Amino acid sequence: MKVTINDVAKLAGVSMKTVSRVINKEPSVRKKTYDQVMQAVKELNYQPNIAARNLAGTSSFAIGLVYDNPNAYYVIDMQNGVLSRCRDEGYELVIHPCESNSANMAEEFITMIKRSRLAGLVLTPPLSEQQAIIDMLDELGIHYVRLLSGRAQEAKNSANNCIFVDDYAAAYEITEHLIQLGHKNIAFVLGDEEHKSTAERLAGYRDALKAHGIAQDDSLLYHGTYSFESGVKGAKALLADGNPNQITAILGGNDEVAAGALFAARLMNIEIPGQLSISGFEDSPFSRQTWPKLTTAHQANNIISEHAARLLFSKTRGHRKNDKEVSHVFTPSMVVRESTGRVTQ
Amino acid sequence: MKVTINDVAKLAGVSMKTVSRVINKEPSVRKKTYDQVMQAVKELNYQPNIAARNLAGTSSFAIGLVYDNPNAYYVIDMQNGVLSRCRDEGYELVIHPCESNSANMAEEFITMIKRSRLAGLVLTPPLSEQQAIIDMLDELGIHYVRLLSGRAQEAKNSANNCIFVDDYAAAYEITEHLIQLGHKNIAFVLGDEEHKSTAERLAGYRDALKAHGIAQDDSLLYHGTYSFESGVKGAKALLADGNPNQITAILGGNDEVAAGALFAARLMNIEIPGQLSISGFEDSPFSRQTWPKLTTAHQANNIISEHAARLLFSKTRGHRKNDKEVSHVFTPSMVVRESTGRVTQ
DNA sequence: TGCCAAAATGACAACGCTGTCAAATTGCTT
DNA sequence: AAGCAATTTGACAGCGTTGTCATTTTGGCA
Repeated sequence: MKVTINDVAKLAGVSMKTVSRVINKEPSVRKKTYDQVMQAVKELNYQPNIAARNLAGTSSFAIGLVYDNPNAYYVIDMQNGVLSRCRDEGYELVIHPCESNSANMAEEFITMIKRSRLAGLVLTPPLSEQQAIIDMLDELGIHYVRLLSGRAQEAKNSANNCIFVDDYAAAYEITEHLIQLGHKNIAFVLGDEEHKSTAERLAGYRDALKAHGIAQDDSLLYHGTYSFESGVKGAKALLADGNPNQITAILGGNDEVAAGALFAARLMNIEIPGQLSISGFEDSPFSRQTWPKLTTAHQANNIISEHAARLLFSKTRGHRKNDKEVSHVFTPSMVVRESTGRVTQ
Repeated sequence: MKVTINDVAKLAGVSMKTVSRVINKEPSVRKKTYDQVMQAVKELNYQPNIAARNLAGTSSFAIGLVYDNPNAYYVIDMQNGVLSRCRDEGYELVIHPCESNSANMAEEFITMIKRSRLAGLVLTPPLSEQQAIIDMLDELGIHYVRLLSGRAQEAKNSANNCIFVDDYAAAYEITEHLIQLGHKNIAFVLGDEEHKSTAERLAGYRDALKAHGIAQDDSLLYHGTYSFESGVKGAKALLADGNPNQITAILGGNDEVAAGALFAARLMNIEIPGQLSISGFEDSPFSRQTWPKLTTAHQANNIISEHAARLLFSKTRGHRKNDKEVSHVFTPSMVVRESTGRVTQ
């Protein structure tokens, strides 16, 4: 019933250890031997026992995905991306949702890592951006890959364990798009302050305005969070009657925020995009489930997370050095839909 | 650095095996001994090595969560519920998204189970409803708990490994709510045919109509899927000019569908709830992010899934029989929001 | 052909825990 | 106080793999 490494060894006419070498892709196995073993593996449909590998080896065959994010779409994409690589590599995925500001977070975190003796961690924002966590992991000597908001330049200088999403470029592009549609009073409902993406998107927005000679006005900024509700609140505040600016466009911190802003605009009987253009970020399903559909910046989270997992695995044993996986920058690309239009005077 | 069961044993002045008994809550340990051991465990902050336990024991310390569901909110809730129990029990959670109709699904499925030697499985719809899968698991002697759409009566007759959600009752209640608001031509955009929830919700709807002496009309049914897009399509079809019925209310198969229907109504310049009432199911965040917010039936998926995990663990070793966990029926409760209103003639 | 370093393979002891079964201890009962 | 069953504890052998180190085989070169 249960096929062990010994059965394979016997059938292939080699020692247990040689089979181990083959399945772990270690060097120093003759081609002929390799084939024999693989043949036997297939014949017996051998599945290495994860528990035994974990116990005997120096690190386990599992990685962790750590997140503190209320956005279900985001989390699922992350999971699926990482999971697909895990399957290919024969690793397990341990998901670890947590609350980054809870008192015993660090403690739970460590417990989890130690218990599972994880081979590595994929960290998503905002945890990937907390220096305390990074320091802790470094100290413990734990492999990890960070998903971060950042630009190409940063990537070059960074340690080789980061995956960047260039939110700056995305914001720049979207802002420019709005400017080219004739918008001048472009408001921005920002996401959580502690997310680096918020600062990056704001910077992109500002630089685009500057590049086109449009003066900045901080009263056009609303400091909120990455939530639908915040989008509603932000838009209401910005569009309130008393506001002296003639806002003709709103950037939402992400699609949820943008959807919220759109919602608020509708409550105020404002036509989209006739009277007001709205744009989001991320191209989550949200952006396709509003009416009109949102202009946004496409960000393939499943691919990004898969890449992160790939990078993490490249730091693990059993991987040739010629798999030269390095830090990488993903740049979201703008998707123009129906929520943005030419400004009408 | 690494604390093993031997360290604890030494400190507590007992044998390794006794420590094992304590941490596994096995009977036959004197109170005094138990306390000594627990004291040592705390003192050393001992974390049992999962891999070793898995290897030595008869089953592993991990359970699987199997799903084939595009609804991110649903999946996340399920995960979190199961995960919270896993943490309490010291188990790991292996998530297993899959495509129920893919050719090699069963194969992958088995591979996963065997590799991880899972202690059990939590199955969500629609997989939990596929007899072929149930048979396979029974044959392999694998523990599992099913999440199903069903009613109290069914629960009594069922094997003791099912958690039911009474979609029938929910649909009945919502339909009655609409009837009481004066609606007579109530349309229904149904979800995927292969989901039992679809049949259950339809039955509840039908029985409510019957109970109130309202004739049924199959032209008021739209057979779709559990997606936003389907809701859009369905509502468009139902509300098309050519339709002779004066539909005043639409039931969405779930909140996504309802949101889609709402979207479609908006495109057709139909006022909600003035001209048309719309209701969903599940009370997902969706239902709070439309305008107006959706009337729906609250279904606490995280609690439901936690209960499922609890039931599964009760079938696992190390659990007293007096933890009398049995099949359970959850009945969603209606949440009236702004998308349903009195019919205006 | 013979020699030697390099490459390939194997023997065997961990890894940290649980299951089995035997031994020691307890607490009744007489 | 002795005897006995029930309870509690412990010794020890795996579980299926990998890491270490010893051994064998290979292939190149004199």
